[in-house]
Amino acid sequence: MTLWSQFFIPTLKESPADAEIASHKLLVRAGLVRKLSGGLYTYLPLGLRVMQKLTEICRQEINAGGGIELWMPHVHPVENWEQGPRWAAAREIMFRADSAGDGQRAPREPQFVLGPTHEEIITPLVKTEITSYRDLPKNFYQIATKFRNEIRPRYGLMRAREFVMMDAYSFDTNDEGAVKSYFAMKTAYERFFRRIGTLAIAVEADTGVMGGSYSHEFMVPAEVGDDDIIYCEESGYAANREKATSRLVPDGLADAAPAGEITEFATPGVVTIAALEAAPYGVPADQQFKTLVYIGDGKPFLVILRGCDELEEAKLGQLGFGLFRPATAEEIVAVMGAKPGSLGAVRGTLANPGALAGVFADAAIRLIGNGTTGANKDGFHVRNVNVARDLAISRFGDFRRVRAGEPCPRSGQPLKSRRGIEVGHIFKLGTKYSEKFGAVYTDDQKQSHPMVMGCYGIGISRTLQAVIEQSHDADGIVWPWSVAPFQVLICVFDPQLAEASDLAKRLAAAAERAGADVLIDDRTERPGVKFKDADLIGIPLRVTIGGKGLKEGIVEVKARRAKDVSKVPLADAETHLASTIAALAAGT
RNA sequence: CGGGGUGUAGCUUAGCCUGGUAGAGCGCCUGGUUUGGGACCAGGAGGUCGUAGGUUCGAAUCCUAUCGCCCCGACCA
Repeated sequence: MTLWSQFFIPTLKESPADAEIASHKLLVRAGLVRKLSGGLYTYLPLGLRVMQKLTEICRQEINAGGGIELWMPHVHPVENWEQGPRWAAAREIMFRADSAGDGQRAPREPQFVLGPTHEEIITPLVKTEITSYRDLPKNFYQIATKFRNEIRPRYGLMRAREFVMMDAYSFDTNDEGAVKSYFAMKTAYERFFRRIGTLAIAVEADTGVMGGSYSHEFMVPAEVGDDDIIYCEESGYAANREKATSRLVPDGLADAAPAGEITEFATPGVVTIAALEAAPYGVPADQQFKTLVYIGDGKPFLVILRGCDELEEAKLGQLGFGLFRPATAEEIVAVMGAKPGSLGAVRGTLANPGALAGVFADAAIRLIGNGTTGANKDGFHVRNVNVARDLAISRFGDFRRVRAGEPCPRSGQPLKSRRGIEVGHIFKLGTKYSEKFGAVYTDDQKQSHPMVMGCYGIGISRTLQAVIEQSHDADGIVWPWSVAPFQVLICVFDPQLAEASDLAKRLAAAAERAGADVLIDDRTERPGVKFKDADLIGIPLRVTIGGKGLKEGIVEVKARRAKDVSKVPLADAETHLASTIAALAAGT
């Protein structure tokens, strides 16, 4: 049992000025963390206890899912990253660490970086240690600090520069095994989030800079989340908006027949979709072809969308470019011969088709059939443009951003959308890293093959905050039993009375025998202060020992979640406490 | 990195527009009265007003630069 007066729980009456969202305010007010600098936090004793509980539950479930725990360095030789497949993209977020004394010399490439994740470390390790199919599959993990120089740290622990993550890496002999490892981890994640009493739903996700073939994100639904989840209750479909699709284009849609000859018409000063919709032109946005210019690995390419649709930039990842970005106005003029607003992809109007790395069309433009687009000549557009006949399309794909209300790809019912916090992610990586690092094994036919990998992450510190975001009220945090820093709080109003403090110790011992972590509020504070602090730090079960109750021969027992207080006769207090603890522990 | 905001005591802040030498609440220390939902009284400590320049007789206040922090965008667990 821990005595509050001997512990350290610096609670605040007022919210810190730099906190915006409820969970961030409560993290600070309840004395869980303190900020050192943007995205850098000290975990105070109470916050650390929650981290330790989350870590232990995570460890148990990953172990149960086949994970083998190890510990890797946080300082990485830069060579590992240079050798890996994503140095160009990843270096932006990495902290550099130079050798001692190098600060005085001329700037140059760093010799070390602080690890943002560990594919580049684990894969070379496995390469040297595992060479036979007999030693596979393996799934290694650690629960450790990660460093990412986030451009914009946000919302306390939600997006921090230094944070705690469980990261796991699976190695299999073939695709089938990798899928098995993947789903074993998915199951472990589901068990983890259930055990910590937090709703996190698995959604289909974009693979981003990690690469790989497919992935799921675990999302805690919350208004303050950074991600949009597109979902359908009917079919159970759920995806990150970056990845989500809809059945907007019916299967087997026939190409529209040409409606007439292409006709150029003057549109002086018209450079937006909206301007072309307006009088005197009156072309609805869903009848316009929008042409965007991007630069992929140095070469320009075009993306064609309906005028009413928006590009979902993450979906360009499927095109296979290492790096891509929107073209600048100057680059657009150079390649297209016209300024943005008058662009199109009609054959014959393209100034320099050979310079393009491709013309990628969103499938939804087939719904237009015949429409209007820019003439690649400032101040002119063309109408009667037929998708099949006239556009220089090299490939169709899904590039548009899905909106709520569109038909679900599975059920056809309207899709819904909500915000979520990404607390976990699982990737099926394939052989991207194993090939790069030469992590190969020999099979029973003496043949050599690259290992098939998966990688998996749970943001432990972010989860800590997501739990609070999901479980709080106007008075403070409402901890789920399994992750509460303490599970029972014994509030003693007159700690100087031997009768009261002896009773507190006796009940605390009983609660501990029942398996609970106990905090005794033995401070010489007024009752109001103690009640407010109790609600703020959110301990699931509160036992109050006060003069009023002692006269009646009772103690008061109240669950943080509940409104009502039960008065328990002293004689029954220990058994009542034990059974209540058992019920709460089973409930989570 | 682009856009917007902000920096005054440990915390929350007033004062800034219209320059005249910094005020409150909480917290802290001392004493007293209180004691079931953030008590009250009396006394006290604590601030180079983010930093550096400039304007001025005089700068928290006006100007310039710079740094930190917060919010919106691109990125992520």
